[in-house]
Amino acid sequence: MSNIRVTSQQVAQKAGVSQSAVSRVFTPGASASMKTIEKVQKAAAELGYRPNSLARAMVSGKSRIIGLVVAYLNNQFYPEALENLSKKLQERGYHVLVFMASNSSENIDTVVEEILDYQVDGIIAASVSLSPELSNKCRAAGVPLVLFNRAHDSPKMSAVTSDNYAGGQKVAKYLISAGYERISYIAGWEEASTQRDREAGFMDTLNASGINLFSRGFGKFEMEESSKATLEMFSKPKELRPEVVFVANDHMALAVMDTLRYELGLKVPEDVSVVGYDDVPAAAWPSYDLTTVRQCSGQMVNITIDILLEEIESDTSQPRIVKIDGPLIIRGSTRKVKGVEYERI
Amino acid sequence: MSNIRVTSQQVAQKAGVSQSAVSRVFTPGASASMKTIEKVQKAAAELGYRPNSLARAMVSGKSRIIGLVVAYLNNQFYPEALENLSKKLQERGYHVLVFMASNSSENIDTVVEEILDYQVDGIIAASVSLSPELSNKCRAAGVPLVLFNRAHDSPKMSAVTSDNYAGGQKVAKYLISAGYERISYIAGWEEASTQRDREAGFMDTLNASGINLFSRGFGKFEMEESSKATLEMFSKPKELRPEVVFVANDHMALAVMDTLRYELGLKVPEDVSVVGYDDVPAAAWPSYDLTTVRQCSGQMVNITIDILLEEIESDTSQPRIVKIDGPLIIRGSTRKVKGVEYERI
DNA sequence: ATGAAAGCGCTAACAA
DNA sequence: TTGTTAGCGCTTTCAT
Repeated sequence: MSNIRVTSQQVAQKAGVSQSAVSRVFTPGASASMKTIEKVQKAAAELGYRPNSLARAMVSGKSRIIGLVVAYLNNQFYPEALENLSKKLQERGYHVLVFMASNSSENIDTVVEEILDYQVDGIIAASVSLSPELSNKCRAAGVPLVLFNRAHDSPKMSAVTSDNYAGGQKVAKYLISAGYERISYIAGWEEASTQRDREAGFMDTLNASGINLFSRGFGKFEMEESSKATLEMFSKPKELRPEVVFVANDHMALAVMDTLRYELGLKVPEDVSVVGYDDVPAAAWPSYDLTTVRQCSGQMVNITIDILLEEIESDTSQPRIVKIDGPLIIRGSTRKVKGVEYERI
Repeated sequence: MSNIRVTSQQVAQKAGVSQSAVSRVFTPGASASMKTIEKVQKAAAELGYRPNSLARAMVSGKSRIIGLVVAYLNNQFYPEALENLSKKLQERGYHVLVFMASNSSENIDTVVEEILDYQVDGIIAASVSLSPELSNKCRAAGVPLVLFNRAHDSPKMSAVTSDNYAGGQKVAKYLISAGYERISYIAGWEEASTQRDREAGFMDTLNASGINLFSRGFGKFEMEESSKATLEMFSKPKELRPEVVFVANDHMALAVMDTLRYELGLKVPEDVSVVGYDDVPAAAWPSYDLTTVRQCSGQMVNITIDILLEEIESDTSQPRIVKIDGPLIIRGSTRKVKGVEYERI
């Protein structure tokens, strides 16, 4: 029966071969005769031997561990991405070491240092912004880094996002063509590139049509804050309230809808319309039926992994900035428009 | 400036001390003179040195990595737990290596083997059942294992759950005292201990009061399935429909409510009441306002970590089975009952 | 308190 | 194809 921590040495002894022969049998791409392979596999099976990943990592310099930094797991977008990320990396022989980070920069600093200590082969930073120094540190350590769902200025670092600017534009165009007039916006955390880009696309398109934003609230990507922002935005006579609110992400938009309906007694979309961003699972739940811009999470994850593994496995690859287009999903939280055709799914 | 992968050797050289001196400075509980400490720290800072966790793990036999096996990240209960687990382990100097598992046993087998390969110090299995052989394997490897949110028969393995049986009882008592008569149940995945225990507590209490279950549906812990089960359960004349449905977890209960309201046009709680289990964040959202039994996620996580780290750090600790009591949270998805006092929060 | 030396379990270069 | 050997970067005796 298997004992605690069987080593290749013990297998070698039992199989009557050298320790390196055992190593070869378990190393993909190494060569050994059929006879050796059989002997070793038999001995290994009897002993319950499996190679020690850490020892392998030490000598090969490849840990097959990917460090994942993530901040908000309460926003449904992230668990879904994490699940996907982890599954797909597993399929490719990697595993995910998770690091929860707040968005305070000192915290992130610590966290990235810790990640590096584990000799990870690569890092995925989801929904957190890294300072240039930090990303330099990763590069200095030879550890590729991909930003997931956050863009940045430097072209030295790979990043995968949805096309947030275009997404914001789509929402604006739709609202304009649907004939909305009093159009408001509830912002996410102001430092986030997603927040900025969505708003920029939205505003630019609005302004190009000569429309001014009716009002703007601060949601900070949190439900509580968005709820407050909503109350404030609607604590006015009817004609001073917006007809439609574009909310920087679905997570907040759900809270906005609940606040409108259950605290303000308004009907969506009859009294006021709501648009979100992300297309998280809950956006499709009948209670919300939220019009939103889809971030193709699966696709974003695939590309993130492709970029990261390419950077890990080849040394000549350049950083890539990828923006993935996502469709506007029109659902019941906004008015129907006749004669206008939008992307639908 | 920092270079790629600085070693203790290089620091030693720069500081003019031996490599072991450097090691001592970075090893908690080792001793060195003030002078050495200063020299080493200075050199280390200049070089940007940090100890290699993997090398440390190899020689010390402690990786400070905890393997986490998890299956359903779409059920809001788990992301919350994962976030907590990860944060708190980080605070105690551990990190989480994530393994996504389907509930197919072959998959779990593979996954646990892989975990063991990483020389993890301990394993937390969340929402997955491990075969006795598998848990034996972990014990043989000297790796402590704690089941999170799953119970089991063997007393050789630690497990932390809410008191699901008592929770089921609470729901039954409440429904009885509220005067409900046609009481139905929608089950989760039948193999899961949570499903079984909740139902057992519920049924035992119902039966003790001479009440028979009105009907039973199969939700498998999935929204889609629960929705189907609901349609089936209500595809009957009014008097053959239940007055209240107890659903084995909130995740399904949300889908049940949506189906009742938006596919069947029924009002909750006027036409039919719904009770869930877990108290996930969405249960408290005004759209659902779901009566449910709270699983104190934070507390469950704390205890899980305590048990696991104790088993890791002391060799004499015994497996512990902990059931944490959770209150019934009465919200708007069920009728109000006068004169009956329940735990509330 | 400190340095030298022995490994942790493995892969890879080198001989044979 | 195989065994021998030299490390990967570190902690931990063991002398001094």
